[in-house]
Amino acid sequence: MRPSIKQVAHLAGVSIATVSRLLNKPGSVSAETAEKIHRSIAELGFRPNFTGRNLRAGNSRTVGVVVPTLSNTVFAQCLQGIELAARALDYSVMFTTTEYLPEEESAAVELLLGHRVDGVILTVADAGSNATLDLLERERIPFVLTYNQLATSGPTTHRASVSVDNRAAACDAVAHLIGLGHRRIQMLSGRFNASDRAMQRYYGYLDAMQAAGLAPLPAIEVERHTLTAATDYQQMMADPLQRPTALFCSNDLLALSAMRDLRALGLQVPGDISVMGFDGIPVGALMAPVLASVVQPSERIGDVALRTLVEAIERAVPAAADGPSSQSPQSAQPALRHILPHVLREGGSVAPPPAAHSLS
Amino acid sequence: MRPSIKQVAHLAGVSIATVSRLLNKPGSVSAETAEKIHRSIAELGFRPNFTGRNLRAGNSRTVGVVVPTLSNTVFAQCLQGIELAARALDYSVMFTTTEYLPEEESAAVELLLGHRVDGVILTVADAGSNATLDLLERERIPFVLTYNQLATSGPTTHRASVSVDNRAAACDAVAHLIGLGHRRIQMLSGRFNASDRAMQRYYGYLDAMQAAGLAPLPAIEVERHTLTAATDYQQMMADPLQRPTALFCSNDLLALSAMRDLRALGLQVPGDISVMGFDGIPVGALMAPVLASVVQPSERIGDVALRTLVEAIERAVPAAADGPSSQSPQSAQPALRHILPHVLREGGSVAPPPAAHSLS
DNA sequence: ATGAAAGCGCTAACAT
DNA sequence: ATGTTAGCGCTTTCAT
Repeated sequence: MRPSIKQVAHLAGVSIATVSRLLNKPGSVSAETAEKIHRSIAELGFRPNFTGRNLRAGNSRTVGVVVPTLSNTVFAQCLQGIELAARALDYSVMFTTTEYLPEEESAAVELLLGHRVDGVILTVADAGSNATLDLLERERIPFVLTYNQLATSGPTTHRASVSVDNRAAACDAVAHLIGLGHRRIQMLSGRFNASDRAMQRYYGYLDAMQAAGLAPLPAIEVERHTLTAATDYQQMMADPLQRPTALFCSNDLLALSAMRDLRALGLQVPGDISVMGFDGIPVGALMAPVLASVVQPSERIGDVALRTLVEAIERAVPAAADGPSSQSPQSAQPALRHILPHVLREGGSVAPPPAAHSLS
Repeated sequence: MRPSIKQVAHLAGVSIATVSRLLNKPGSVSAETAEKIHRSIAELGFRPNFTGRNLRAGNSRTVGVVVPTLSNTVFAQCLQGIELAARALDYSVMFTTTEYLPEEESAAVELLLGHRVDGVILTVADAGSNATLDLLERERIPFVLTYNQLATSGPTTHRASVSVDNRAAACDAVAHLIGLGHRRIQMLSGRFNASDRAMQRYYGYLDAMQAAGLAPLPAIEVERHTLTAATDYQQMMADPLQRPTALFCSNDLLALSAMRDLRALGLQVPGDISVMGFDGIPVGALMAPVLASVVQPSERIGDVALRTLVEAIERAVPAAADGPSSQSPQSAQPALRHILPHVLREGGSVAPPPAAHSLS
């Protein structure tokens, strides 16, 4: 076994309490005792065991993170933002993936709760009605949603989320296409039941179309990265009369896949058809043409989520030395539903519709 | 406080030992007692506390992961592979980032060791001489390197690593360019002191050039994603006579940035200059032209690394019920230096050199 | 099959 | 300023 506080105490000829004190508030130990202890620590290569500390303290200074996948850059960036902020605040990160399977969400959270994480950051398939979130709430574990955007009203307004305004952002994107002269705009989306964001973005599409007096089309839902399997998509693209002049995709990976498939069909982007994405993944800006997209600040989403979570955690366990004149034991809840600004990235993948269409 | 094994025992009218037994080997508890306990567990919503278990058992069934960044898809995919495999083997993952700063490596590992992870998977700046790895070894914590490729001989051959053969892979890539008729090939690389892989890939470049009797050029080292700052690069590209006909980049993000910059300079890829990457990030295959690259199986690297690590962990703490006739207490070390196969992805970013050059 | 009790490493009263 | 001690949740002898 590795050296414990006990061996250190023994070697330094003091009690374990003194060693513990030195580790926690060094001020309360005399200089020469501290000196002796430090030497023993160095000699033994002692490293405090968080497990012991956590068991005793009842908290772990660890947060759990649950995301659908790391294959999508968006979540990787978010996790990056979480980790950076966590390190700055002296928290550790334990993380899991769900592969977009709702049933994995609860298993993932169960595991994290077993480790006694102090809080959880997650992106779920559907935040609207979600047994996992209910569990977290019942167990009084602070949690913050990322990308999931909670409703403004309803029974869950007290929950925390960090996202862009998906509906408004999608509306902006589609309005941009309309402004360019597009009339026939098709939305391509990931499965709605795996992503409530996708649904919100479709509503944004509807908003923009209706505001312009255009006839919205039903969204085409596709499995991720496999457009070729969507036969309605294939048919639509094959017929020049039926074909939309612009595609609005619910995420950038989908947009990129769509562009690849369009090329395979012999179609030019944006010459024959424009493509707009959503997410604003960094590589999109390196390509030619640049992928037009709605840029979400993914790393910031992670950063804000972590800070919000830590705030909630430390509010739940009020800081010890708070003085008797502490203002309010149940201080007012800070803002919970964080809506971060999105930016429309214009890019060469979008242009006015081909002449034949703009005349019609 | 959350319900503990104690409350469960009390409610079920048994001792805590019996509850513990039911949780660990259910066979040793009578059916009716089990029934009672299960009811109590359900009623209280009891969930075993890993902290207590870990403290007692001296292991955590948790592995630590240290990667430079998650902004590079390569590491995100690797982490994805690690997490998947970990979940399959019932391990949890705690992870940290170093931002490519060698000094962060030791801090990250210190933190993980504080949490008493059972082992560590890491990608370091330089695996050749690395204080953090020495520490891990001194503390007898199993670890596996990813992407870092250990030397075949030397003082560290007993260490474990999972990677492609960087030098051979780079050589293949450059040989491919040479086969296409390129003579003047420039390597663009991330900082060697932040990535020993980059250095190994440069050696591969040298191998290929020398094998073809061509004059190798010194590599141009650039900060990640900011080619514009490299003045020697700018100068070289501006002069049509000095300009190479092909660029070999030590990673795909660099290759993509380079292509963007070349476009800004008015150069065509591959018309004026070919660009070859390294990593084989998935988006590279979605672009037009497709980014030619050396594909590393990043997710598999993570998968293999985790399985190798777990093997080492469970070898260190030999399984309890092993029987007295256990073959060898110190069984022979399995293969440690995993070299996974790479694949050369041909793509439109690479073509024969422009006519003027191929004549020379 | 079950219980009693010790102890993993640590912190926080409570003494002194 | 320092020591003594109880106990966080759990597993595991050792009895019964």
